[in-house]
Amino acid sequence: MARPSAALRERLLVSALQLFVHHGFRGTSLQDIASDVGCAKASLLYHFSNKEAILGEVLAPVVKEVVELDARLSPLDGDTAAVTAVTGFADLASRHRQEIKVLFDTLTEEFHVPDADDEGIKERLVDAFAGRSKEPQARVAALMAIGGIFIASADDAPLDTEILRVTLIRTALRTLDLQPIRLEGTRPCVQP
Amino acid sequence: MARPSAALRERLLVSALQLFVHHGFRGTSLQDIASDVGCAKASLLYHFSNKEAILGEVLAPVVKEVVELDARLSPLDGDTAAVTAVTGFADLASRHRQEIKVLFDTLTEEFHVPDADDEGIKERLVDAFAGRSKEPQARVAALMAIGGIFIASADDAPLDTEILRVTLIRTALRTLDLQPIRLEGTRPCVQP
Amino acid sequence: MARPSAALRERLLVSALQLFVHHGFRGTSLQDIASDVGCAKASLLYHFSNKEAILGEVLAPVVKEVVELDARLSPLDGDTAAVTAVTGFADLASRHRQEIKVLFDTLTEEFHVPDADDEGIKERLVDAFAGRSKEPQARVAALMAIGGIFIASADDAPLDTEILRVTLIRTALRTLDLQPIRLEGTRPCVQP
Amino acid sequence: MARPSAALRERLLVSALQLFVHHGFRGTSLQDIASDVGCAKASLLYHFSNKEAILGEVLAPVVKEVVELDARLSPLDGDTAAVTAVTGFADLASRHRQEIKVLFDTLTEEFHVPDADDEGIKERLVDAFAGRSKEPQARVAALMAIGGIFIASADDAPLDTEILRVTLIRTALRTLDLQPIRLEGTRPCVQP
DNA sequence: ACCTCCGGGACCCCCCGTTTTT
DNA sequence: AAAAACGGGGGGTCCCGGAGGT
Repeated sequence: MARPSAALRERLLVSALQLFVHHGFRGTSLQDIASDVGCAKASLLYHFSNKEAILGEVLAPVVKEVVELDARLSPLDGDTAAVTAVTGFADLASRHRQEIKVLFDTLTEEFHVPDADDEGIKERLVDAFAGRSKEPQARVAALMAIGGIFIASADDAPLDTEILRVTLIRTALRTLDLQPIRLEGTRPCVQP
Repeated sequence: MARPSAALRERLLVSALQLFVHHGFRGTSLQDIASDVGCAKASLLYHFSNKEAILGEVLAPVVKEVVELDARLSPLDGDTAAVTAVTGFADLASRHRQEIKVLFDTLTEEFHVPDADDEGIKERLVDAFAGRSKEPQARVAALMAIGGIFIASADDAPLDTEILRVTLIRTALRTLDLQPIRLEGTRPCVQP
Repeated sequence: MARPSAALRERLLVSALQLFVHHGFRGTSLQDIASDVGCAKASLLYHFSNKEAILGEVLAPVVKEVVELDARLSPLDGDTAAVTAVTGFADLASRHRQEIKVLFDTLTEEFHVPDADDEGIKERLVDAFAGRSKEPQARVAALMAIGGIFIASADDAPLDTEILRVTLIRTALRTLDLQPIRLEGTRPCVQP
Repeated sequence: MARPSAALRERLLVSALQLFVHHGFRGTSLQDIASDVGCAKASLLYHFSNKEAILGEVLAPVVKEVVELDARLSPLDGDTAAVTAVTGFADLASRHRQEIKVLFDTLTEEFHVPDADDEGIKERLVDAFAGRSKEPQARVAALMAIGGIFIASADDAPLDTEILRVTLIRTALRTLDLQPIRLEGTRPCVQP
C-alpha cells in the first residue's frame, strides 16, 4: 500500500526505534512494526533477516560511536581518561537519547548487539571512568556516573541537547570528584 | 518432585526473582519458573493468579519501602529533602540489589506494579532529590543521582552491602553538589 | 468442544495417521490434525511436544516390530535368514499398511524416527533378505523384495489382511529365488 | 553472480533435481534452488511459472517415456504384455534413477504431474504387469514387481546401469512367475 | 529476452498465559 | 494441587507477483 514507498527500509527503522523506545524490544512484535509503517510483516523480513537484525541496525550508530570512544580511551590514563570518557560519553548519549533507552532493556537479553558489547567494552568503559583505579569505591562511582548519564539521557523530558550535554558532563565530573573543566572545545571529533 | 513441598510458594518467589534478574520479566515464562522449582505450571497459577501477581509479590518489599520513603520525604524541603532521599534510597537499594534490577526492565512495560510507581511517585522522588528545585539542571542531576544508585546497585559485582551503601551515599551527594554528611546514624528506621 | 473427550490423545494419533497417509507428513499441518479431531492446536501440543513427536508415536508400533525383527534376524544366516526376514516383514507390513505408507514419504525427510532407522537397521534388513550374500545382484533382489512388500502394502486397494500376507510372502520368496515354504505356522511370535 | 550464465535454466533444473532427490519436493524451497545455483529467487520464477512447473520439467523425460511405454503396452495381452512392461519399465527406471526417486515422494502430493499420472496410467501399468489378470494375487504381484523396480532403482548404491537393468528384469520376471527371457535385444526403442 | 528489487498474503510450528475440570 | 484444554499471537518461511533495469 505504502504510497510514496520511498525507502521502506528507513521508515521501518524509524518505526522500530520508536516502538522499541515505548514498548521495549520484547514488547514490540514484528507485526507491530509492520502495521506502524503500513506494510506486510513479510516485507519487513525481506529487509531484515530477523528481529535481532533490526535491533542491530537501530543501535548501529550508537554502537559505532561507543566503539570509537573505546578506541580513543585506550591510550589514556588517570584523570585524562576519566574526563575524556565523561565528555565523550555524555556527548554521545545526549545525541542518541532514544537509542540509549533501547540499549537499556536490551541489556537483560541474552544476545549481544553485533560487533559490540562483547563483554569487554563495558568493563573498559568503567575502567576509564574510574581513571584506571582498581578500588571498589572508584568502580562504584564510575558505574554511577555512567548510569547517571544513561538514565538522564533516556528520560523523556524535553530538553535542549546542548544544555543536556553540558549538564551531564558537569554533573558526572562531580560524581567522579573531578575538577570542572572548560567546556568549550570539549566536543569530540564529530561532524558539526 | 521435591518432596518437602512445604513452602512451594516461597520457592516459587525465589526462583522467579532469580529468573527475572537474569532473563528479564518478559524473558521469563511461567514454564521457566515452574520447571526451575520442579512443579507444574498449573500449580504456579494456583498460588498466584497471574504473571503480574508474581512480579508484584517479588517487588513488594522494595515497593513498600519506597512508598514509606516517599511518605517520609513529603514534609521535607531543600537540602534536607535531598539528603534524606539520598540516604534512604541508597540504603534501600543496597539491601535489595536484585529486586532493583528487576524493577529496571519492568519500567518499560506497560503495566504498573500494584499500588506503587503510579507515575506520581517517581516524579516526587526526583523532586526530592532535586531539593524541590524546578531548574532543569537540578532535575537532570537528580535523575543522574537516582540512576547512578540504581545502576551501581544492580551491577553484578560482589560487594559488601555496607561499603556499597556508604559509597552510594557519598557519591550521590557529590553528584547533587551537597556537602558530605556524617554517615553514622544515617540508617533509617529499619529492622536491624 | 470435544464432548466425550475420553482419550483425546488417542483420537489425535488416529487422525494424525489418517492425515499423514493421505497428505503426507509435510502436507499435514498441526492445524489440520487439531481441526480434524475438533480441538485447539494448543491442546494438541499439550499432548505431544512437537510435530515430530506425533510422527514418532504414530510410527512407534511398526518401528518396535521392525526392531524386534532385526533382533530375531541377527543370529540367522543364509536362506534361513532370508525366509525369516520375508515372513516377518510381510507379516508386519500387512498388519500396518497405513503406517508403512507414512514411513515412506518420511524417508526423504532429514530427521530420523527415534531409536530406529538409524542407518544401520535398513542395511541389516537388506543383508538378511539377501541371505547374507554380498553380490550386487543379490542386494538388488533383496531391495526389490523389500520394496515390493512396501509398495504392495501401502497400496490403497482393499484386501484381506491374511490373503495379502500370504501373497506377499509367496511372491517375495519368488523374487529372491527361494523355494516356497509351508505357510501354516509361519506367523511369527505375535499376539493371536 | 555466475557470469557465464549461458543456460541458467538448465542449471536450475539440474540443481532442482539434485535437491529434490535429497530433500524431497516439499523439503526443497525455491530459495534453496536459487541459492544452489547462485541466482535470485525471482530469476527462478522468471523461467518457471511456479514450483510445480519445475517439478514438471524435471520429470518430463521420464513421464514422456512412461507415456510411450503405456502406448506400446495397450495392444498387448497376457505374458507378452507383462514381459514387455517389465523390460520397458526396467530399462526406463535404470536410466533415470534420480527422477524415479523424485517421482516417489511426489506420489503423496495432491497435484498431478502434468499430462501424466492422471490416475489412469498407473492402473494400466499394473494391469499390464499383471498380464491383464484380474485376480487380486496377480495384482499384488504386479505391484510388487513395479515397486521392486522403483525401490531398487531409487537406491543410492552405485551400480552399473546395464547390470542394474538386467538384474531388474530377471528379478521382476521371477516376481511375476514368468520364464526368463533372452535379454539380448530386449532393449526397447530408444534413441541410440 | 533475461534478470533482479521489492513487496505481500497465507500459514506453519511453537509457546504463552489462562480457564476449566478432576 | 495437578491435568487437560484453549484462544491468541510470536517469529519466521513459503511461494508468488508486479515494476522496473540491462
